[in-house]
Amino acid sequence: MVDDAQDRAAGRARAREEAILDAAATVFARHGFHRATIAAVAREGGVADGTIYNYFADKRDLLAALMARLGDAEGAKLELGKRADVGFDDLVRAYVDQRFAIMWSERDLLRAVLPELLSDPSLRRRYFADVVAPAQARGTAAVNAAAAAGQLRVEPQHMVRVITGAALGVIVLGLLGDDALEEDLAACARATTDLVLHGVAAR
Amino acid sequence: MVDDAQDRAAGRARAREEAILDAAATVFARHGFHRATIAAVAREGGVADGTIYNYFADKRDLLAALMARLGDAEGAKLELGKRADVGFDDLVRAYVDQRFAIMWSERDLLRAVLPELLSDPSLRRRYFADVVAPAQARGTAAVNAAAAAGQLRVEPQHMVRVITGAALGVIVLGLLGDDALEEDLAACARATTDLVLHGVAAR
Amino acid sequence: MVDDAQDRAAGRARAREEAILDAAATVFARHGFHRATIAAVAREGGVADGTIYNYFADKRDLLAALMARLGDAEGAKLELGKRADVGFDDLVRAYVDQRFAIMWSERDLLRAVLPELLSDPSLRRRYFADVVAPAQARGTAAVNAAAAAGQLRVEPQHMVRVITGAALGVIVLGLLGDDALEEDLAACARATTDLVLHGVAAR
Amino acid sequence: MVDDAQDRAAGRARAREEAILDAAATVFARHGFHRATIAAVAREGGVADGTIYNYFADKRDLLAALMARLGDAEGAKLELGKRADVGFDDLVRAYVDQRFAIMWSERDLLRAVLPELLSDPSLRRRYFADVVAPAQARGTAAVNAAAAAGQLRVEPQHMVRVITGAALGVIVLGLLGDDALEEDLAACARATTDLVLHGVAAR
DNA sequence: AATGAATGAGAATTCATTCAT
DNA sequence: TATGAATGAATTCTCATTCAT
Repeated sequence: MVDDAQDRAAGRARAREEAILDAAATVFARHGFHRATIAAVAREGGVADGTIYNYFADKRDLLAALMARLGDAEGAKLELGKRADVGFDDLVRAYVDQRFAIMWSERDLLRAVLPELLSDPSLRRRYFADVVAPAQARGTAAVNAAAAAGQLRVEPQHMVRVITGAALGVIVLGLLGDDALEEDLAACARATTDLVLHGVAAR
Repeated sequence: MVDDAQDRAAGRARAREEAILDAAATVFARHGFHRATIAAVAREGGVADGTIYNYFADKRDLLAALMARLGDAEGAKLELGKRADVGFDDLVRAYVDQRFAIMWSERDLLRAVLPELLSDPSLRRRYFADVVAPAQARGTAAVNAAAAAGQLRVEPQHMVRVITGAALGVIVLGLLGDDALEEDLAACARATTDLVLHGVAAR
Repeated sequence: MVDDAQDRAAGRARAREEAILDAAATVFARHGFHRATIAAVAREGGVADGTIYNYFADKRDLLAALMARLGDAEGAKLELGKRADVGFDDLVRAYVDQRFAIMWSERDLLRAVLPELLSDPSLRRRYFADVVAPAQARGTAAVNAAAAAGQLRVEPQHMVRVITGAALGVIVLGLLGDDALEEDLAACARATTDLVLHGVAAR
Repeated sequence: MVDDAQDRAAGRARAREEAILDAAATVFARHGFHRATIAAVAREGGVADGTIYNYFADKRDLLAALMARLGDAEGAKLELGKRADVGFDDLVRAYVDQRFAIMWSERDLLRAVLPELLSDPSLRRRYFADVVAPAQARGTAAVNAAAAAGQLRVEPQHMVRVITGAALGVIVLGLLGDDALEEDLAACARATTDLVLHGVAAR
């Protein structure tokens, strides 16, 4: 019974934490991290200003938690690497599609987090070490495994960098106002995959 | 004589404006736009706080001026479209190389400007309309012209988007902490060009 | 119990608002609105600078609140119009006495508010419409009622204007440094009433 | 010849000083002393900011000079006291008319100066000692002289205070937004004189 | 004597964070 | 634990004044 009560309390607490994070994502995305105020996050989340500090150390910690969320969301892409029976093309296609889907669905979060990642060195280092580097390592491994047979035109590391970069860059163009993403995300993803797989050269 | 004095004064003014902009680029890049203070820019630029307001309306105007600078710098890439004798491959190669060179050389500026571009809608619209859209239009025209003969796998617009995005994305990875850019920019550019031209498919 | 707590909180809030207003009246009167700083008001009121902004939108709002206070204080003069049995002389005498008493007791407030009223058009229009015009209208009505029988030398509107003006003007002389007001306010009021009632003509 | 040149230079200097003062009166009246900037005065007067400091010690000195101007303008009222053949009524009538005419014609100046007079103690003391007190003394003397024969209902000093105050007060009502002054100044002056001379009592 | 750019002290205002209830 | 008022450090921007030209 005591445990029950504790569980319920813990559950409520987790729900509240999520609510605050949702609110933070919304508000940060709306106005940018710095223009967003704790008061606005509190209002959006239906809690008092002070309550936020029961769950997060400070404003930056709120951002770090969002970053972690983004990292978790991206971690899902890993799945595909495990299936050994897919060809290289399928691998790339699946990877790019997933990147597009995830990043675009989380674009508000991305819009909130990316600017701080670019301008805060310590946050950047942490994010790169925790999220980007492992992802690239996994990608490199997958490329090595899948393409072991054939000969690659470029080093696996560069290849992963460019594929990742292409997806990221097209998404950033979307964040910058390129309406094509909004209008037909799938077409953009397909175009990216096509280029990545076969290049621009005329048929 | 009066003209002389005026010329000298105007020259001094222009030099000072440049000095302030340089300082702003440095300081904004170091700490991010919001964490950077006018006092820090003034110190860096060797002027008094108030002097900055003789040249720029407010802190945001300083950012807009930096944005314009970046736009001017990118305008230079246009050059290549004029030579009719180059093949499609050469065109792409030159374009990507230039993008890499320019964006990376201006990476401090980019690090200062991009975050605000992502989080300030009005700034974003202006930048997209003034810089990105025209560049993509020029790119599309160039692609159309150069590749009129052959058949393209993807629509020119998408092609330009992905090429532009790939370059931008790899640079952003660099801004996020990918040391490979720092270590060998040319190799990164070459890898990007290779992928863009021929795809990842094994030889 | 909850209500109790809320009541206490509301009471504390009202008390604090009053304290801030008192402090503002003191400080504004001492140095004038513009020379007065929010920091000085805060110090005088025993609160932090930021606290003032929990109660008032900005410095000007503080002034507007003082203006409203002054208007409320003056509203009290209305009392006399209600007694139908007083003669015209009694009415004027009571009116002038009240004006003197109120304005002089609130002279710090007046000294704080009047200058801004003179130099800020929007504040002026608001104050004239909210306080002065209604007061003059009530006065005109009272004059019309009380003096319906006899014939008036001057139009009621002008009469009210001059009576009001005379009281205001003598008070302003006091604000400008005329020590007579300080020394014997009642005598000044009496002299004003005498003149207003019977004129200067020798007996 | 040297003297000639010096004279011309001195004349030009005096003209410039006047131009600056005119500009200051205009600008101070428009926005109030504190909101007015030296830059605005300079622009209005067609001179450079720095030039103003060749003629006036600082911003406050500009105000003091305007105050002196106002004092000079009021000094003209003195004239009437010298004619021995006028009756008491004529004296009062002429005095009030002159006060009205002068103060209303200089109302912009008054609007600029009065607020500072009310809120700056040192300026206030100086103005009261230099302008108001002498004027009241002259008034008292004139009353004594003119009314020596008859018996006065009120002390001469109070009488002067109330007459002066009535004129000032009605003008201040005008500054506060009472349109009657704007519409028919003469009628307001007449009403004031009537009241001051004969009181409000019905005929 | 005139200019107007540079100066920097000063003030209003914001907002992350704390803490008494 | 939740609350939200109080806090005061930090920052932007203004503008009177100075001074080299």
